[in-house]
Order: sequence, then C-alpha cells, then structure tokens
Amino acid sequence: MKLSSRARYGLRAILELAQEYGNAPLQIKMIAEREDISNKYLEQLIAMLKAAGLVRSLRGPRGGYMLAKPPAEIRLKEIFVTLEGPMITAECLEHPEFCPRCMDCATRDVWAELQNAINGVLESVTLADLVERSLHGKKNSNYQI
Amino acid sequence: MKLSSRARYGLRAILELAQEYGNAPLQIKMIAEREDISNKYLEQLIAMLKAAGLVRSLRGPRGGYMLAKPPAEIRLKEIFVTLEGPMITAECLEHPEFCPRCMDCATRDVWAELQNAINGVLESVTLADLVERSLHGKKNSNYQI
DNA sequence: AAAGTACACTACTAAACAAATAGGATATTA
DNA sequence: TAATATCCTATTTGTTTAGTAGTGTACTTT
Repeated sequence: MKLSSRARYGLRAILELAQEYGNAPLQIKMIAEREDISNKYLEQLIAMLKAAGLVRSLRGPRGGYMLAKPPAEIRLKEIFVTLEGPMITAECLEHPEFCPRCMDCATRDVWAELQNAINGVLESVTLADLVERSLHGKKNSNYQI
Repeated sequence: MKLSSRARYGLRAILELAQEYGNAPLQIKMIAEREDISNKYLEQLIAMLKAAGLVRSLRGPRGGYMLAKPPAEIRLKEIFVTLEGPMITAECLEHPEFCPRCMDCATRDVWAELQNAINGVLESVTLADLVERSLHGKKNSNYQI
C-alpha cells in the first residue's frame, strides 16, 4: 500500500499555494521548480485540484494559481480524494449488496475500521495546519517509528 | 486508495483457516468454494502466506493448509504486509536522504501520521479477534459512516 | 505398488493504472 | 501585437493487478 506520486506531489503543490494565500498568484513554473516536479505533470495535477474547486486560476502574463478558499477551510481529505480517488478500502463497504457474505463477514469490519482511521487523520488536518507547522519548524511533528 | 484483491481474498482465506484451527487441514478447493475465489489464484495467495510463515501445509490426500501458529498470535499487520507489501505511504519516511526537502517538509508528517493510524488498526487486531467476532454475529462491529 | 489427491512451481497474458511527455490552442496583459 | 501562462488532449512507457494454464512432486490410501 503505497501513496501515489499524484497525492505526494499534489499535496506539496497545494501547500505552496496555501503559503502564498492572499498574495499574487503562483505560477506552475515556480511551483514545479521549488518542488522539483515535472512542469507538465504538475499542470495536470493542479488541473484536477481546480476541477475540484480547491484552486482557481488566472490566465495570461502575471497569471497563475491560487487557493479558491482560505487554507483553514481545506481539509486534506478533499485534496487526497481529488488526487487519489475515493478512499475505499473495500467495495462492499459502500455497496453491501455487492457481496452475498457481507452480513457475517468479519473482514468487512476490519476494512471499515481502517477506512475510519485514515479518514480520521485526513479530516482532522487542514492546509492552515500545515502552513503553521512549516512556519514553526516542525515542532508539532509527531512522526515516530 | 483501494485495497488489492490479494489482501481482501487473502484475509478471508486465512480467516477460514483460523476458524478451523486445531482441526484437520483445510484444502484450497474448500476455501475457494466457500469464499468464491478462483482456485488457482487462491493457491498463489496462500503460497505467499506460507512463505511468510503464517500458514503450513500437508501434501497428498487429506492434506491441505492450516495456520502455523495460534490465531491469537497472528496480527492482521503480518497478513497485510505479506500480501500487500510493506505499508509505506511515502518513500521519504524510511529513507529521509531520498528527498532533500525532508527536513522542513510538512507533508511528510502527514504521511507519517497516516501510516501510524493504519498500522495502529492492523496491529491491534489478531485473527483470534476476528474469529470471535464472527462467532458473536458481528456484535462487536464498529462500522460507521 | 499403484492410483489418486492435493500442494508446488513456473510461466504467461490481458487489462488497468501510473507517471510522465508532447504539442498546440486559448486567454490576458503590457 | 508580442509575450506569457493557463488549458486541453493525445501518446507513451513501464509496472502492477488479477488472473489462467500446465506440469511437477509428495503423500496417503487401498
């Protein structure tokens, strides 16, 4: 179970936009350079974010991209789902009729728990949180092995 | 982010074995039939579980598969990692040198939190738990939208 | 010892997905 | 109108998924 580069790149890119919130639009070229991502590939990722209504754009010279709403109003869940597709560990969670064994299937519960755990994390963090964490030099980091 | 059918099928298969723990070995054919999984495909999945030391086998007539250790000693994490590969949300979590930005990358923390959340679930549940849940008709279910 | 059973092993394949790359069209500003 | 930056669509390359197929090998029962 690995994260796609779409999600990794995409989150980094939109975080750049969040950090620039309120200022002039940021160009693809800039983001691609800062984050070391292919220009053209990033273009597609941001297009997805735009289609999802998380980002808006300005064309022409001095154009670029910016967040469509304040960083505090964008949860990582939205970004993740946009780039990675809906977070479904098992089909039968959404469509119980899909599997005739659903009624007494203990494995189904596990996938549900897993899904809840993941959603819990992604729904609890907003872009504003990440911006703040960056500013404070990762003091809030809770990474551990 | 979807679960592979390897993980879904595999967990269901090994749960069958767990329910039969202490009894005669269970044949692929039986499991495949009960769980409605392709015979040959299941064979490969169980081979992975065997290579990981979670399952052992008996050849010849009346042979089959059985758990290599008591259900209470097998955590879902082991099963999951065996079938799905190591649970790594981002490469830089294990190899910080992989990415020059790691030091001040707020997104990295998110992936770490996510990974911890997933591991937390998978490490807290054993096959014995699942067997018990099945017996009690899912009373312990904590599935929710 | 023979026959049958069930695992063991390896190779192959079709389809889907990931991760880009490429090229031109369109809108905006200076 | 020239330069700039987004917009849109197609193509490519490689990997993974989810199987299928066929043969080999060990074991048990009769």
